[in-house]
Amino acid sequence: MDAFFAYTDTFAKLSPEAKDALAAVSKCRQLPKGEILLRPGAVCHYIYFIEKGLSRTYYIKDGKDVTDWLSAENSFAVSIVSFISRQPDIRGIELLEDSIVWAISYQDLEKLYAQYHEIEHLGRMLVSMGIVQLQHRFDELHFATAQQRYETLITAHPNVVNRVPLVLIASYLGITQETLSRIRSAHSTATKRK
Amino acid sequence: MDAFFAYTDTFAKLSPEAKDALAAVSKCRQLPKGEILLRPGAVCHYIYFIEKGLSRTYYIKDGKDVTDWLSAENSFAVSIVSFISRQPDIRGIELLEDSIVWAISYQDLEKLYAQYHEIEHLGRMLVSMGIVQLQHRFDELHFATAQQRYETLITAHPNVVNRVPLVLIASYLGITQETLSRIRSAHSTATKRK
DNA sequence: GCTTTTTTTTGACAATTGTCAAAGGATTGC
DNA sequence: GCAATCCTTTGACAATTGTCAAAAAAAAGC
Repeated sequence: MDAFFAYTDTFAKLSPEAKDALAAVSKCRQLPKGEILLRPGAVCHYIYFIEKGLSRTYYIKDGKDVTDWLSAENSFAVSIVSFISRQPDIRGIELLEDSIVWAISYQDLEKLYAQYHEIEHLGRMLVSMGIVQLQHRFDELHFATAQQRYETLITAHPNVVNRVPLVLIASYLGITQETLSRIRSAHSTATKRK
Repeated sequence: MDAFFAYTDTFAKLSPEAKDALAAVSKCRQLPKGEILLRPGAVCHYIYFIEKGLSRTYYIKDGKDVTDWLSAENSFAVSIVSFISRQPDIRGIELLEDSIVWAISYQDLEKLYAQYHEIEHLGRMLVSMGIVQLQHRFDELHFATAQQRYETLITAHPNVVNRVPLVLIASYLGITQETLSRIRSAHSTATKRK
């Protein structure tokens, strides 16, 4: 759990007791690429902290695979709407690389929230970080061209882009793989020219 | 504060003491249409609960006015990224109707969060609701056509659509007012035909 | 190393949406 | 009631992005 607490310490430090309580309900799992963390259509009962590796949250819309979110090291993978609302959701989660993840169940987390004010505080901070991230992602989609979105992404997360097939990046950006391919070729000639 | 607590009670009931503490830091303001609740470029120090009326959160992107969010009765108006991160943001908030709002400052809220576990719980629930709403809005933008987005909106919030100039609805949906106008005329002939 | 599969690129064309300009309508303020 | 302002619609055309089909390139499996 070192990586987990190193991360959470940056915005909410916990007492040793609270850390112990959290550690006690966290299960570490080492899983291969391709593993399904959440089946599409199911209720999301776990939140996963990615210590090593990479996952994607996705869903099928009109027969097409849409990548909704990518989670690399030191971030969380969860179907957030399902996890919060306790309702099934079309979103699924799968691993794109061999990974080491920490899983915490909704029920265990709720118990800890009720029991430890400081863990509830951590939870509030985590959701708050989440909403800030989602808002940034939303803003990009709202009124930026496909090219602007791609450039923002490679600037902000170059490592993730290079670890993931472009088809997934395309749907993450809300465009087709063909359009992304064209943006990239235009972009690379523009870069070379300099 | 009756409307406020009637709303929050639906997902987090507070003790009388906690309600009193919250009420003590909440300021009620009756303000006219056009009033600026938050200046663009400033840090958002207040979260507003709309008891009556309507507000919009907006920003200027490439010289164009973009409506980011609409808040009607029994919902919150806030520049969420700025409020959480304590950084200035391009977003501003203005009233679209004469309104009655309750304002709570960030500092007061933080104090109450630290003081009352149950208010921190309420805060976590509020952000959680917020992230669910934002995710739904995001999903629509991600892979739906302009027409699908418009139809979802009039189905989900017909009252808001009718109270707001279409220019604002258009940018809320991520399209131009001309496109929205065309969608509407196509839509109304389609509806009449039935 | 070679085959198979997956991923990425390219081409031709279609659909959607945006841009610019102008004209109607509706509302507001006096 | 009328002028001024704001809001909405319409038209012509351009730009962006999507769709379908196929080829090229890269990666994976044996």
